[in-house]
This record gives sequence, structure tokens and C-alpha cells, in this order.
Amino acid sequence: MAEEETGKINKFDCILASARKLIEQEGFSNFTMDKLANNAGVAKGTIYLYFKDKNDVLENVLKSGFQTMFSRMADKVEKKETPEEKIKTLIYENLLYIGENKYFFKTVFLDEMHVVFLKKTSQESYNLRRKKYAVFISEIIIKGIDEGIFKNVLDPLKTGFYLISLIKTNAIYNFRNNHAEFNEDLIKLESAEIFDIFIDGIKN
Amino acid sequence: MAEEETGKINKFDCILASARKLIEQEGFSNFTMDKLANNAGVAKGTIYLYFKDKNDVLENVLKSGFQTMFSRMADKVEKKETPEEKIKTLIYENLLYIGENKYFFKTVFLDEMHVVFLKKTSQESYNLRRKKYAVFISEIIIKGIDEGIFKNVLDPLKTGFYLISLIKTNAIYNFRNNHAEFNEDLIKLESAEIFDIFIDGIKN
DNA sequence: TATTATAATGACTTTATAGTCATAAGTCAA
DNA sequence: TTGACTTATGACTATAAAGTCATTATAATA
Repeated sequence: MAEEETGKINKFDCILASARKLIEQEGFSNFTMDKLANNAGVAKGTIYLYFKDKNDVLENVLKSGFQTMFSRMADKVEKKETPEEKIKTLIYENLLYIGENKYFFKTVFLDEMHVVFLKKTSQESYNLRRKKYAVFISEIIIKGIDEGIFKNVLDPLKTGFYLISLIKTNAIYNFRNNHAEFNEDLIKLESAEIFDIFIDGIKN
Repeated sequence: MAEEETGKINKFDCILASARKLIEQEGFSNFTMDKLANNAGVAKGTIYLYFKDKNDVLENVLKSGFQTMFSRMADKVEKKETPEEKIKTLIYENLLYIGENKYFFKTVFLDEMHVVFLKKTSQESYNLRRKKYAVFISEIIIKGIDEGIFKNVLDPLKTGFYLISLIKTNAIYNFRNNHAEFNEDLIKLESAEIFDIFIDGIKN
């Protein structure tokens, strides 16, 4: 706790923030340790006091970018009663979070593909995070199937991935078409659109 | 025409085939010109007689991988009458092509993301190809909306991208879960699954 | 203030790989 | 067979960027 006030932790955060900013601005392929040192206002060697290597920097940037998303979304979703309401909320919260972290996700989704630059182990943890999300959705789907609302032929996990891909595709579409202003009204509209397609697609 | 028989053309194809094989086996990030030369059984300098640079090799590998897909799919789709039948055929043909070029798409989809390694101009042509596909789908959607079958609130182009992402997600899911055997029965099942979700999602 | 411990520096080393080019081998018309 | 032209070679150069480490600056302690 006290540690959080030390220079060490602050410098870690400071370098991490610089890294994220750089990556948002120039993409993963143009991100170098020299640029990071320069941008963070430290010497290159200093970075290696706080991070193991470049992969460690990238992994932390990604982790921090996705960190709160899942828990925040899960909180809201769990408050809802029906599978349908849960899915509606999930889509909305997800798009909201993407909108709030517009520049981060724009790079992660468009400038693709961070993943390439990660070591195998880091890639796996990235995929695991994705899968965890799909599993979360699959549980909602299963509940809906049990209640007889959703088609019982669905593969719940795969259906979870389908929903994630719809959300991502929506975000990419809007990034590309410069609907840069992610105001709440737009997000309501967009999430309703995805919801209407997805829910009719899986309902009995 | 006569040229097609010359060594020049053959060597171009031979290098290209080696490049594709290497990329399928080891992914884009491990692909080097030295390996290519070695694998194709030519000296490195020779590659540069047939390709401008590494980007040119990658671009050609990608182009050749996607080449016939679109035209073959479009041919089959155009023979169908109703928007629903067109969409059903489109999904099936797309999955079939992916199955036939399993190793290629496995790398392109999973080992992600080739795109990073391309120059801006090549990335654009990749995105254009994607968009062309989405436009093709959007025309079917528009027809369906006009006929009153599909929801008239749909953004046809975005909906096209949605369908593409569902197909891609399905393929990735099956690659990951090692349903490596892409036999026609599996493809029929998988494409029917996507169709059922998508069509119910967009129907009135 | 002197001494020790910790943090920071950046010039340097290392490595990987794209692309080059002088040289050699092969082909073919006269 | 020869000489001109085409094709192929691979050792070499250039470059970018990751990661190191001897040195220096700063802070903590006695």
C-alpha cells in the first residue's frame, strides 16, 4: 500500500502510460523502446528496471486496456434478470467501454495485430481472456436455452464468440467510418442494432 | 500465353508456392527472405528478380489465397433466386473454400496478422477486397429489404460485415478446436448454423 | 559530512534480416 | 565455337532496434 506512493510504482505507471499513448498514436509496428524512453522522459535502461523486456511492456499495455472492461460489464450484467436483458446490457456496456477507450481499441482492432508482436505465452493469455469472455456469454445462452427461450441447437460457447465478433465488427465499422463521436446516444443505437440481430438470431 | 511456359513464369510460381507453404507452416512473423530462398531452392538475389521486395511476396501470397474465392462464390450465389437462398449459398461456399485452403486460412486467421507486415498500400487493397465482399452481401440484403423479407432498419453494408465476421469466427473456432477435418458434412452443418442465426437475425 | 545503497543513464554491443551487386553460369544466334 | 545476352548466385552491406552494463547521480543513513 505504502509502496504505491514510491517513485518506483509511479515510474512504472508513467512508462506504461507513455507506452499506451505511443501505441495509440503510432500503432504496434512503430513502437520501439527508444521512442518509449524518449517519450516517457527516461533513459532506455530505466525501462528495463521496471519491465523485463519489450514483450512485458506490450503485455502490460494490453492487460491494462482490457482490465476493467470485463469486471465492469459483468457487474452490470449480473444485476439483470433475464438472459435477454443480460445480453442487451452486455452489448451496451461493451460498446460503451470501447467508446471510452476509443484510441486504445482503434489501434488494437484496426492497426492490427498486437498479438503478432507478443510472445507465444502472452498470446495465449490474450486468447484466454477472450475465451473467458465467451464462456461468460455462454452461461447466459445456456440459461436461455434451459428456459426454452433460445434455440436448443446452439453451441453456447461458439455463440458467445459470435456475439463478441459482432460487437468488434460494429466498433471497427464505426472506427473506419469516422463516427468518432462515441456519445451515449450513438452507443444506444448501435448496441440496440446488434442486440436485435443477435437476439432474433438465437431465439426460438 | 507462350510466356506461361517460360522458366520465368514457372520460377515466379515456384517461389510463390514456397512462400505460401512457408507461411502456412511457420506464420508471417517467422517468414524471412533467406528461408524463402532456401526453401524455394534459389539464391536470395533470384527472388528479387521476380518480386520487388518482401512486401511484394506477401501481397502476392495473400492475393493468390483469396483470388478464386470471391468469383467462385459469386457465381454460385448469382444462380440462386431469393435473398435467403443467396445468403445460404454464400455462407456454404465461403466455408467450403476456407476448408479447401485450410492451412492458408488457419495462418491468415489465427497466426494473425499478415496485415501488420504489409505496407500501407497493400493493407488498403486487403481492406478493399474485404469491403468489396461486404458490398456484394449488402446488395442481397437490400433486395431482401425491398421485398419486405428483411428488417428495413438494417444498415446493409454493416450487416454484410457482420456476416463476414460470423463466418470468420466460425472458421477460427473450428481451427482452434481442431475440427481439422473439413468434410462436406461438417461444412453443411456449420454453414446451416450460421445461416439460421443470421437469417433469423435479419428477417422481419 | 561521509559512506553506503539505490536508481538512472546512454553509449555501446549484439542480432536479425532486408536488400545489393560484382561475379559466375547458362543460353542461344550467328 | 564464340561472343553477347540473360539469368542466377551468395557473400556482403546497411539498418533498425533490442537489450546491456560500466559509469554517474541521487537518496538514505550514520
